[in-house]
Amino acid sequence: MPELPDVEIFRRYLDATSLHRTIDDITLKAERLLHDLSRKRLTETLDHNRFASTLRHGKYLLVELEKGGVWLVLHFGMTGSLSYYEKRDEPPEHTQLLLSFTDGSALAYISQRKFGEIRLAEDPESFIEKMDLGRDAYEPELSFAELRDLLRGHRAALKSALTKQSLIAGIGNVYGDEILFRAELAPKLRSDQLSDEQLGRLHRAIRYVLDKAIERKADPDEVPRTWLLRHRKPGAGCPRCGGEIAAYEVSGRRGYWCPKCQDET
DNA sequence: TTCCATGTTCCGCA
DNA sequence: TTGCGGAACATGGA
Repeated sequence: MPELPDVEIFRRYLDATSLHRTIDDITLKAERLLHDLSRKRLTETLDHNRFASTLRHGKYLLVELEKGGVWLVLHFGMTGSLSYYEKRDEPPEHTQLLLSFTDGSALAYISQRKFGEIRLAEDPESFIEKMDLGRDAYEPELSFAELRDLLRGHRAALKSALTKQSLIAGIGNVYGDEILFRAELAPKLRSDQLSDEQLGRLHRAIRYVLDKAIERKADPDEVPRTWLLRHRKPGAGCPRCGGEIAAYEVSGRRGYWCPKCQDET
């Protein structure tokens, strides 16, 4: 599930549970999550340090550390999440990084499929630049004109443009489909051929869908029944027109749409 | 048993 | 050179 709304919920969760606690034990299980970082450097950086603040950009969660002028960066891949718990309990299944605090509580980074990333960054700005991330999709400042300019420079299918992290950061397969459904635009439309009217619908849909998903804690069972998310299988009834939801494929990725509701031109 | 899954990266081709 | 599509990655559930 970890797209922008999920990561925003993780960020708020970390804020509510784990700030300003002293880390005194670091247990790393899956070394492959570290990429270009060594286990030693991660441990030395976190040991007896504390989380000071958090920030999210796209699907990345950045956590500022009190000492060292460094940020811990987490990406959740396809199956990652966070869980804070009292240490007398067993760590959750598939815990890949366990940070224990001096008061006996702990924060677990969980990832079943180990597709996530654990990194260190000097500061958010240079990290965003280094990773070539586009504007965060949830920023209220992402204007209509800016969105139009971004999409006009892209010739591929709208769906692939919308989920391209170097263009706009944070939208993935599921919420990409949801935004297109809301905006009544076909996923295979070419992103440089939208009218201003269509772009306006898309711009409003991005804001609406992300806002509402966050409000519902990014819980798929809590989003409105009128959303496509609740009907992601071929042949399901479209909650808007009653027609049939269909599967499609763009860039090797399967998605869902309503051919009756969503403009193909 | 086979297929599929919300993530990104990397390779080959136009 | 750049952008795009598809395979690969690890693991488990339907």
